[in-house]
Amino acid sequence: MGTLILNVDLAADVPIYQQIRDQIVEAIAHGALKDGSSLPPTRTLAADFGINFHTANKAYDLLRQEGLIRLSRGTGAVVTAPAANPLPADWTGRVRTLLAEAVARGASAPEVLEACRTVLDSFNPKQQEGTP
Amino acid sequence: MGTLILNVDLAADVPIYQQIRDQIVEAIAHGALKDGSSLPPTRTLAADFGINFHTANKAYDLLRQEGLIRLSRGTGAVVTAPAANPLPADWTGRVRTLLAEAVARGASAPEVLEACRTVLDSFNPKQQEGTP
Amino acid sequence: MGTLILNVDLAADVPIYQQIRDQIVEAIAHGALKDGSSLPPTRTLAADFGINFHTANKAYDLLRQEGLIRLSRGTGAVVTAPAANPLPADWTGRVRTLLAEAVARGASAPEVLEACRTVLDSFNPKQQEGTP
Amino acid sequence: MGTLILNVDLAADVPIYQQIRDQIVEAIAHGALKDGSSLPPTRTLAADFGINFHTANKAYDLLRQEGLIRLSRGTGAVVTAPAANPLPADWTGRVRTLLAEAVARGASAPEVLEACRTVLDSFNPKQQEGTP
DNA sequence: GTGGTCTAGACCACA
DNA sequence: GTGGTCTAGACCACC
Repeated sequence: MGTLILNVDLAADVPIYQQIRDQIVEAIAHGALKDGSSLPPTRTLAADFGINFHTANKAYDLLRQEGLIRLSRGTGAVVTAPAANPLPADWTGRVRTLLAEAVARGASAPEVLEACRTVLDSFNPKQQEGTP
Repeated sequence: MGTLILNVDLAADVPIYQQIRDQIVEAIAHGALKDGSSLPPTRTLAADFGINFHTANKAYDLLRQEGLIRLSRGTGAVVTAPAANPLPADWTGRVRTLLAEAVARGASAPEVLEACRTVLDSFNPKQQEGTP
Repeated sequence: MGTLILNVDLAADVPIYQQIRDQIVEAIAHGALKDGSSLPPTRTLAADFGINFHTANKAYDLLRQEGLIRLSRGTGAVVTAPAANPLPADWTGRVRTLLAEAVARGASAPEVLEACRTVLDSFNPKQQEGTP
Repeated sequence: MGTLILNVDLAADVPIYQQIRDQIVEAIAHGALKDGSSLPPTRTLAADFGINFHTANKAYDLLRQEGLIRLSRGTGAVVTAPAANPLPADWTGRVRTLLAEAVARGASAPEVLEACRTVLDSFNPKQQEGTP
């Protein structure tokens, strides 16, 4: 528990560094990675997945550019507080494109909204507080 | 009314063929393009935007692969019924990644959900304020 | 005239990609590179200076992140309009550190200011308009 | 009054030893540290900020190489006279790069010069409004 | 033909 | 021991 679980698919059409970036973002959203959490060293991560360390490096650099992690030579990669970061300008546009795809295929608005709600709920770190 | 308005930004970092595909998808979701609507010939479209014919072609081919349009030599590109197309397998995953990005940056779940709702509402073609 | 002149020192302690970035920034400030100007292809530039194309690539990527150039796969690197880009937040801090170094070494404030003025004048693209 | 105030940000992307060096340089420019002023022992400084002793050491060594302080075993680190130090050869070049960055982003020359003037004024320790 | 991605391995800077 | 830089060469995506 608390260990970072990544799943890299080398055959996928989405770049490996993007997959790593995406999953770390999800881990932060999920609460599995909190402010101050350390990420595995790039070379360790690369070795674990049988990829080149430059690829892992690029994923970390992307996250650094987005302000989600902080990189220092001696201390490694550390998650930074998720609070002060505003949404990027094109975020709504990307959401629009993605949701349009569902609607264009015949999904109803409530249906799509429900899917979004389910995804968001899955990020909620509070696991059923009412189970006595 | 009903004319397709595309807006291609050659300076954007998203590929041109993707921009065309995205906007056609949004037009379908919006109702501006309905089942049976004709799309402009690729050569016309390419000429209009000063882009390569192959680029326009690629956008249409993408849409054909997604099952959203039908291409035939004589009749050109025609939008197909949106009801028959199931969501692609990775759609939820892409939504998950996109919403995670917002949450990781500190947005609250209701806030994100509201953004989705606004986007979905903007697709609704029926502004049926007076249908009792 | 109008050709981009770069000067790369492989023995310097400042990274090569930074040298390239700096000189392109100066060329833009100078007016030698204007909005819409094309930059040499990364591989060509790399070959010209006997460096690896990845190093040239990194310089271009830096400039892209700063919003000073635009990269597209087919069309190469193009300078973007210098107008809408706000100064980065830490710019004043960097100026402060640099000017403090001069003052700490005994330079007077007017002396330092004059040096700045000289540098800024050298960027001025208007070359002595009074030579008939 | 006269006590040296340092502000080390371990999260910043600029190296810690550089931050220390920069702030001491600014303190000298400011007049907070004068010729003959003693600097805190590196071990004290390291302990105060919870940083490695070698890191503090490196900052002092940098300043010694620049001729701004003098190190001796018994007396510790002492600021040396600011009048005797010429500007380093690359100083103008660094100013040029930094000011070019502002101009390339659309700032006007007077605007940039004014920023420099403001910074230089902030170094002026004599607010001698009443010395006739 | 352009930039982008990935791999492989060396050496350096920082803590 | 961490991340950063540079090199070298392969293959892919876009126009």
